[in-house]
Amino acid sequence: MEPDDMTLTNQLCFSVYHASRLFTKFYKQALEPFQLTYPQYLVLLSLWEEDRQPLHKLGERLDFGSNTLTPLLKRMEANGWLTRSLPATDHRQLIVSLTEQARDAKPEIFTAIHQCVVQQNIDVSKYNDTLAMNHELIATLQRMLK
Amino acid sequence: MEPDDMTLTNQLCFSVYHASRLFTKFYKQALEPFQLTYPQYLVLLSLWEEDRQPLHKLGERLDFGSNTLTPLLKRMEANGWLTRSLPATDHRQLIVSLTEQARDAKPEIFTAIHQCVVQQNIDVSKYNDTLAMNHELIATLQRMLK
DNA sequence: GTAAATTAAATCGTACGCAATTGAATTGGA
DNA sequence: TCCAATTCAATTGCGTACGATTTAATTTAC
Repeated sequence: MEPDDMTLTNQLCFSVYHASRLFTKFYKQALEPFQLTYPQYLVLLSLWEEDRQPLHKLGERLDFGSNTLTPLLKRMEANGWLTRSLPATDHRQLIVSLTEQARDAKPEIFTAIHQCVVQQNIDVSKYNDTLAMNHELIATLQRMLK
Repeated sequence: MEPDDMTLTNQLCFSVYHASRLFTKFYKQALEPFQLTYPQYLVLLSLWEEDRQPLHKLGERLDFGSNTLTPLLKRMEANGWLTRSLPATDHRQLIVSLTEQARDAKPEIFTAIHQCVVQQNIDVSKYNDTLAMNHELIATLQRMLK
C-alpha cells in the first residue's frame, strides 16, 4: 500500500459517510409528511416485501440489532404503522405486522419520493454502476469485519 | 421515470447508508485504542491539514452544525486532543487548536488504520472509481437539497 | 426429566445528527 | 451614534446506532 492509499481510504470513507447523510436528508423531505424517518421507512420497505416478520429477521435484512429496532418499532407502533405480537409457538420472538394504514399508504409514499426525484430532474438510471460498486464495497467491508 | 427507478433509488440510498455504517465500524476498530470515534477522527483530519480553525469553518468542511460540533469538541477537549479558545478580535467565534498530543499521534493513528487495511489485503486503488462516483452523487444530492 | 447451552428481545449507556430556538457579540445603515 | 440586522456558538429535544449486559423462553444433551 502506497502512502497515498491512506488518503484514498480516508476520502472513500468520508464520501460514503457524507453521501449517506445527504441521501437521508433528501428522503426526509418526502417522508416528513407521513411522520416517518428514513430507518422507519426501511422497515416499511422490508415489510411491504414480506409481512409478519420476526424482529431478528428484520434486523438481519437491515443490519440492525434489537437495541436499535425495539425502540424504533415501538415508535412506529405508536404512530399506527405496525403491530407487535408474540406468536403462540415461541414466546421469545416478536412478530412485526403491517397495519392497514401501512399497506394502504405504500403508493402515496412512493409517489411522494418519486415527486422529489422528478422535481430535481435526476437521471436515476445513471447510478446503476454506483449501486453495483457500492454492493462490492459492502461485500468487502463485511469480509473485513467478520 | 420508470417504475423500476423507484426501486433503484431505494436501493442506491440503502447501499450508501449500509456502506457508511460498515465503514464507520471498520474505522472504529482502529480508532478505539485512541479513544476516538469516527466523527472525532474527521475533526483531527481537518485540523491536521489546517490547525486553529473556527468552529463554523470545521462545520463547513465536514457538513456539521454547531449542534453536533459543540458537544463533540468538548469531549475531544476532555480527552486532550484539542483546546477551545475565544479570539480577542471576535468573541462570537471559537477557535479550535490541536494539542501536542494530537499533533504527535498522527503517524501512530495512520499506522493503526493502515494496519487494519493491510491485514485484510484490500486493494484500495480499486476504489478510485467508486470515490469519483460518490463525489458526483454528493454533488447531485447537494443540488437537490439546495 | 432436568440442567446447561442457545436463542431472542429488551435494557442501559454513550455518542452522534439535526431541526429549531436562544442568546451573545458584532456590524452596518440611517 | 444607535439600533436593527446579522453572525456565531450553545442549547434543547428527538431519533437513531451500537457495544455490552440482562432476562426470559426454548432446545439440547445427558
